[in-house]
Amino acid sequence: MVLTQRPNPRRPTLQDVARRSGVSKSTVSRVINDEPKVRAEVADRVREVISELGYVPNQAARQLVTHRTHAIAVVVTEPDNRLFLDPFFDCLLRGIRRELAQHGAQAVLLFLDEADDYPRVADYLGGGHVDGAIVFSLRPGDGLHEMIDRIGLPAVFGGRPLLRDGDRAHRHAHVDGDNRGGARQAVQHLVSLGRTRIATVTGPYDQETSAADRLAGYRDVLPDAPPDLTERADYTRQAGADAMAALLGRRPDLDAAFVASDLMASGALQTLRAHGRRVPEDVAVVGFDDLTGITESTDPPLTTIHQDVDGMGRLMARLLFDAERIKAPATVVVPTRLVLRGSA
Amino acid sequence: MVLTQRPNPRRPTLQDVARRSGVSKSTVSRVINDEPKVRAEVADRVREVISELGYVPNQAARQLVTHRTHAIAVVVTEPDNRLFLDPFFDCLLRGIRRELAQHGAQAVLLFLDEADDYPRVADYLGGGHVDGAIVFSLRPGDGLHEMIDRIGLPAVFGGRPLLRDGDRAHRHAHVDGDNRGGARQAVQHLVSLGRTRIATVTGPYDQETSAADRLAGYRDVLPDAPPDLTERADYTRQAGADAMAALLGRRPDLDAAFVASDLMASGALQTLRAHGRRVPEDVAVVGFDDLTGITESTDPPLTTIHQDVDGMGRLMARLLFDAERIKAPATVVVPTRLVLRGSA
DNA sequence: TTGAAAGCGCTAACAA
DNA sequence: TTGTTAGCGCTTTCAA
Repeated sequence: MVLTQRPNPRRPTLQDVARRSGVSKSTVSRVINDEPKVRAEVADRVREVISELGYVPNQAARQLVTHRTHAIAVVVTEPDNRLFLDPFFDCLLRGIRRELAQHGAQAVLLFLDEADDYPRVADYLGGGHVDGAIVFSLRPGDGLHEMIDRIGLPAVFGGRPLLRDGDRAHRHAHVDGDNRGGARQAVQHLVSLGRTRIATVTGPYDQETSAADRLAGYRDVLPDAPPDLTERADYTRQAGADAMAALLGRRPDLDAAFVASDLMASGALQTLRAHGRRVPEDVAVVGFDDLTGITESTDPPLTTIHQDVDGMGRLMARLLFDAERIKAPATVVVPTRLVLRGSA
Repeated sequence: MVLTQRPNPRRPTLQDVARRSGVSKSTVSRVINDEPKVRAEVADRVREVISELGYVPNQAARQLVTHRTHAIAVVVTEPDNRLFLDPFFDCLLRGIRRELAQHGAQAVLLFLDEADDYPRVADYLGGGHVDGAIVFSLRPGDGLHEMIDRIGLPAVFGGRPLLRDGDRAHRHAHVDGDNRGGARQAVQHLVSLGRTRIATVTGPYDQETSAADRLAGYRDVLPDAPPDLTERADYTRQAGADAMAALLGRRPDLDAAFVASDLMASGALQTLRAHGRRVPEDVAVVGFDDLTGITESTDPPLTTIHQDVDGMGRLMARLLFDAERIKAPATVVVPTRLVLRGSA
């Protein structure tokens, strides 16, 4: 790797600052690190020289002795180009960044998409570039858990760990929304409305724990629901519309639906309207996520399950720092609440 | 900054590997760096020990002597929570990441939003955490140009530099789409269709160079266009719809419009329809950006100006590496082309 | 309050 | 082909 533009070949060092201000390296170091025991005049003089010379401490040298970088990696995968278009993630990341900033740590985002990203990202994380990592969307068996274990990097994971035989994911802290509990709230609400033929449109429950958990919540409340009231989709709007069409085809008598994401719910509402069903009179609908920009603009506005996404982000960051926190790594489940709008 | 989870206190070092495999540190170093002059058996033995011990090289130590991190920062601002929802940026970033990966470099994304992010990001960039930077959305006078200059960090900037008095932005490499040329293509196409009352909906030309340049392109072709055929908007869909309504109010006779972004154009098309105008028969419309997902789904499909966004991303990354490249920093303008669909 | 000296873990001459 | 040695630029005892 040869850069076209050469970095500044000779940057001033601590030594340079020391010489120029007539003190020792130690004293300059103390000034830089705001240590108290330096005479004010000396400190001022040193600071003067620092800005004269445009001195910036070499972090590599510093790291070598302190073992601290003040940087935290946020590792994400961006399947199907979707991540960047996902307001959920946008909000989560914002929460993380703000919390990290409060701790004086720089968030650096790394992408883990293609197969050859793995070794590079692993090298990066293992190489001491960061003090810790917040990791999303691990694929089971991708070895990142193990790798992070081995190098002893402090880490917090997003989402319920999808365990496979032999995985030891539970050794790390995990943060997840209460998908199961939220789904229960949604379905219980529909039950309380007197609905008796409650369908569900699920996410890809064989791939994502959130989808599996939301389905589990539905089944918690309705253990005896007939299978033809369940239709699988993939969290997209179009799939939600199609799934609702399939349900209506099989069960024209359905009178409610728990649709496992707002995006799918907006598709489902459209299908219901196209089929002449009134919402909520004929069919009551509850979504999941409470995404601003979707829930208000559907017709009728979508009743849904709210998650404190920003709070989840902050929590993940805090778990990396907060010394009061869990001794043993644990899974933290962030509560949800039902938000009533027009659709149920 | 105190981490809850302590990093592994004692990680194996080069020395450990050397001792255990009965060779010197130099030999281990050579094996790690794939230098040729090591006997095969020795190298194998060393590699064995490395994986036994789970040794990972300490990058700080390495950096300290090589002055290389194999990481490149991508610095962005995310105004109004919008960036993550922008397919344009998504594509650009993907191009950058892929090109960097080919050079064995890790892309790390940094956010520069709130005021207190500046010093932290500056410290990060100046601290030698990265070998170079790709920087977007600088605010004029934010001092980042100067700072990057001072620390001598190789950098490539996105977008045409918005110069203020005393700025020396032109000392750095810039990459930008051909906004002005693309706008000319759009307007010339409308002229060639025989349209004579060609309006334009602009972006926020007082804030963004892309918007200013697209307006300039319109004026290049129509230097005598009356001012009431120009309406300013802010690149959002709603603003595009409103702007078109304003134009129709002032100039019900307009027979064409160059709308400076696809998103605004989709809003404008809606307004035109609401006002009973047929597109393209009554009013021909050309957009800008060629965003998949918008241009095909409008009614009619949108004729627009295409930019090779992925290519721009790759180019920016390449400029950081390619030794054949410009001696003097320069602004590179990436060409656009007209894509004919139904609206003009 | 300040300075001298050792050492963090690695690479890169230079010798062998 | 391998080992020895001298730093890279900083923090951190320990003495003064």
